[in-house]
Amino acid sequence: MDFVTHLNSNNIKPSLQRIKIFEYLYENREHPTVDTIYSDLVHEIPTLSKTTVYNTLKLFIDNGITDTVTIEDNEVRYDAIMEEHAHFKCDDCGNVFDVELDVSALKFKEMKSFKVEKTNIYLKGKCNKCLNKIN
Amino acid sequence: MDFVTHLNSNNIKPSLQRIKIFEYLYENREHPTVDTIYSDLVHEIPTLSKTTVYNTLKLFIDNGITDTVTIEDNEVRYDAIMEEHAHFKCDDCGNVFDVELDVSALKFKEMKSFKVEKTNIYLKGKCNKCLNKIN
DNA sequence: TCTAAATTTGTACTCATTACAATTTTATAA
DNA sequence: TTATAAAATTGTAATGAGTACAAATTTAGA
Repeated sequence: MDFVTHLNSNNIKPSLQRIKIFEYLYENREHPTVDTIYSDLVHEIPTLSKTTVYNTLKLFIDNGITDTVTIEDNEVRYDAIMEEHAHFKCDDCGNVFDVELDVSALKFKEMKSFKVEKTNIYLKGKCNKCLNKIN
Repeated sequence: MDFVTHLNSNNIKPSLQRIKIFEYLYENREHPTVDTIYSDLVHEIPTLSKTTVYNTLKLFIDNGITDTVTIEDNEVRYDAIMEEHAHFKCDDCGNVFDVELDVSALKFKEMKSFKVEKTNIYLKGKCNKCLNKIN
């Protein structure tokens, strides 16, 4: 994945901050929050401001190269993987995992009254690691 | 639906505030926010405090008679219908509708690594009313 | 090199939610 | 019924994520 090209082809001028933030999202698939992104990247870009992280993520979302993931009320997470997939959050460790799924299999009744443009599926429960952990 | 009995059988002492808030949730199926609940009920219970609405909803959730609905990052909505169903939010009018669905039809790959306890499905798009509206 | 536009940054602000202490209500026992 | 303790409600203050906005910096083009 060439990040500069990817940004350019989505009408986003590839500044250092934008490249680094997108790269971070793409490499760190655990759906980080703004705080995580900021805390990790400020070491690489010491002048980085949290406002820039917010601005940049908003820009990414508006231009369709990032999505928000809101499983929990109180935390917004970000995801650079735009292919259709679901998310699983473990109640125990709090990690969020990607889950492949076949949305077309979803059978809705009365769906004729709506034009669905986007489907978000959030699963919660326990991941294997936490299930096998001795408490 | 006898609200007092329902609260009692879920270990919630049925105070006036609790009865009214649950009744409101059960009758108003548009998944209201805390503000809507408060604004509407304060006319009936003039001493009502917003803190009580928050406390009471938390109590309902902890005792399993209410769920949160978080389609959008910035608004938490509440739902007293605990039967499995999905939610559809219209981008245009902002209304949230219940959608019946058959979750068992969902085919996940690699699901063996997780123990799923809860499935939330959020749809977005345009409702029929907004689609047919002349702009 | 100069100038204008775009981007980044820091600070101040807003607003939903929570913490907490005071008040009020409810339940229990003398 | 009255006294007392426990539970519930309330109001105010505090927290913290996100946004507005203006200043500073960087970039691009003439």
